[in-house]
Amino acid sequence: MTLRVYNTLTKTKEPFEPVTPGQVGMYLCGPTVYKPSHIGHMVGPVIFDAVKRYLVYSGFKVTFVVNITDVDDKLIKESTARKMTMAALAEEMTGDYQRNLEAMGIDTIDHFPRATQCMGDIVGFIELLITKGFAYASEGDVYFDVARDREYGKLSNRDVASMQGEGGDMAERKRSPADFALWKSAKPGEPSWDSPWGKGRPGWHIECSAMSHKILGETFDIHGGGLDLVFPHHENEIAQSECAHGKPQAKYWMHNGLMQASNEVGKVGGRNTRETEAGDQQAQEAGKMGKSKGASAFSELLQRHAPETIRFFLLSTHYRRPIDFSEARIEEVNTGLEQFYRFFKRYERITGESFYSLPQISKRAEGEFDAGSNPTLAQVALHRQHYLEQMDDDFNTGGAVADLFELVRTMNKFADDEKLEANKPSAEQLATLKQGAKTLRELGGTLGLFRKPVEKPSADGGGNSELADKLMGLIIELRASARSKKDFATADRIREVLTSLNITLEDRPGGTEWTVK
RNA sequence: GGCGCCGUCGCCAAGAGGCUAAGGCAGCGGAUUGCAAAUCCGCCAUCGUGAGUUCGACUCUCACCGGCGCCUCCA
Repeated sequence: MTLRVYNTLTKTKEPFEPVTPGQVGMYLCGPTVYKPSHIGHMVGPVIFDAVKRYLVYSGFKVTFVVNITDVDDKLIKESTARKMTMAALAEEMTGDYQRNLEAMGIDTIDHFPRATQCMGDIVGFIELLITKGFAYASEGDVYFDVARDREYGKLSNRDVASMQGEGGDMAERKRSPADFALWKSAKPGEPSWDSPWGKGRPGWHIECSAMSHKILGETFDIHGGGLDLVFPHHENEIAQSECAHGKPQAKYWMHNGLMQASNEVGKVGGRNTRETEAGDQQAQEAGKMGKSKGASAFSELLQRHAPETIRFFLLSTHYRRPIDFSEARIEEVNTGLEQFYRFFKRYERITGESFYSLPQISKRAEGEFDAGSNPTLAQVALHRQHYLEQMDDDFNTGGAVADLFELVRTMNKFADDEKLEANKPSAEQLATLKQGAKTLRELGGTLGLFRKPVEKPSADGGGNSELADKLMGLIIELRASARSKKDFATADRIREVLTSLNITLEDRPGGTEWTVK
């Protein structure tokens, strides 16, 4: 089995072979930190977090870089509007972004370079491009000379001649409308850095070329980002980096699909429409998600849904597909997820040990096991193998998740058939159950799932849980005594009232369990 | 106008030139249960439309219809 990856550059799936055997350098375009993150900002990090986990699991040593773009026209505009410095705004929003990543359990990122902390590298990079004749200074600005790059357009399959380019007030300083800014001269009052061309700031794309080069070198393995970045951002990055170094910037370009508002056009957090006919402009806008509504802060979303649910939601479809965002969908996915949690509890009831105390297998080879003539384990092995095949095929997380469900079903059936909850399980039965659970933990781990118990985001949780435990213990005791006297009217009355309070009772061989919905 | 993506069960969503077209949610029937809940078993699609290529297509080609993205610093 070999890992295959879809490469936007070649538009095909290719066998994955890193530049340096065994080592992988991976760069993901991070956010421009001018507003709080919304769900769309988490798509890439969650996906590439899973990609890294799977690569590590497959035996690679991975360096994962996510940049922070903390200097940009949008930052200037927003900080001016909020009457604060650009640096303070960037600091605030970077904090928000990183808190969200942390909440989502994304702890695989090794470097978070910030554009403002790499100014020397950026300026040096631009100088190199000028020296090599690929860029020119013009009235304090510096532009990339697109005409000099014969390969320009290869990623997005574009023809330079037909390019419209940026218009606006920079037009007359450029040789060609398709040229893009590497350095922008500062207007009075704007934040700026010194450079050979005067005070100014970097253009949009150069920081990624400079920072990826600084940390990962001239040619690294995976460059990721949202599909919307293919043009112009990644096209321009390729132009800058490859003209500067004379070699490929990245071997594989991976692009994830964008989050879209369900039922509506437009994507979360995106700008509104391009110009359309005046006539249907109205209609179009009406169908679009209100920017504010759909793109609500991610931190708010976290108050309604567990991070693992959001992760599962994002990974339950193939990464290159667009995802329709809707909270109803997230809820639906959560219903499916709960099947796993119920199994974890069941596992604990039977073995007396937490599912989460099982060893977390982090290498593929270590997860292999001999099923012998055990039919349940044979099933487990089969699903494990199928899961890995799915993941090997361009990280098909959507297809892989199906095997996770199959795994749970297999183990539930085993527990049912062998009546593990009613009788004392034998050592052999326990071993089988553990192997199944271990495999589930192993495979889920490659997606960053099932790593630790979920904490429910419910508003009323936490606080008086000790009191609740004691009260429920008493109630369940009273109901049990009623049941033992065949007083089902009382027993059912208790359960009905609890149900109306969103508390579910489950009578099991070992006693009654309660859960809050 | 240019470049590209998508249209699979009620909803979401894998997939693939011939093998039973995964899985989740919802629904129906059954086992289990004092009754439930949970779990298990079973049922539930011929793949937007039309034409072509082929021994054979849902999977390839073309056209059409429908939805979407980028071409203006949005992950």
